[in-house]
Amino acid sequence: MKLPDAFYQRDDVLTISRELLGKFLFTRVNGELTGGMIVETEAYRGTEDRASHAWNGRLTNRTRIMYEAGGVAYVYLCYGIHNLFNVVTAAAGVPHAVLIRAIEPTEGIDVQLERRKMTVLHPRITAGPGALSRALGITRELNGMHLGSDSVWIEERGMVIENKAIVTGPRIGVGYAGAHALFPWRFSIRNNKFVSKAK
DNA sequence: ACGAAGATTGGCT
DNA sequence: GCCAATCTTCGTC
Repeated sequence: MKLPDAFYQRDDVLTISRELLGKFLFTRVNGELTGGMIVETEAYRGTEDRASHAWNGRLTNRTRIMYEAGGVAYVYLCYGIHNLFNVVTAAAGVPHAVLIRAIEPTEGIDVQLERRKMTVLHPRITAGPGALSRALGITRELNGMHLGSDSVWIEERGMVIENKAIVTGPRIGVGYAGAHALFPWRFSIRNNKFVSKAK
């Protein structure tokens, strides 16, 4: 079943980031159903986090969506090429968010292969935030969409991820954040082949 | 109005 | 391992 808004609207984005592991992300784009199990996430803790787009209370046209009540999508363009998908969390006015960095495909794998221009299934297909967005057809058109909508949603399917099966470590690609880059706010499922590799 | 930098990826050496 | 691709965003002039 789809996660209720109450799941997203809690204040502890680290807990939410951890609990999103083992949940299932789906999209229906152009009538094609695709999705998979979330295996890697990163928490971005609003105004107090130098790595966050909302650091120091930054409120711009792009980050506006982060200040909405939890349970909507924040999709933005990175490096002019990649659409990165985030889950907005916490109460309205608190711009916390979780970046979904990797999934293990389960639904519509043929469509995902086609979108990624691949012929055989390889972890590269959805290992990394830009890659998974491409596989699931996620673009900025989904920005602001409610996560219970018919276009994009997250489901609980009874998957249990033990604490000892979770790896934590520093977030990827946020060197500009100084000391905050070292916070262990990246979460992934131990030994899962679809977790992205840090460069 | 201008320009630097970016929550990345894939191809080439 | 290195580097180009590609274009929006945001700080500064």
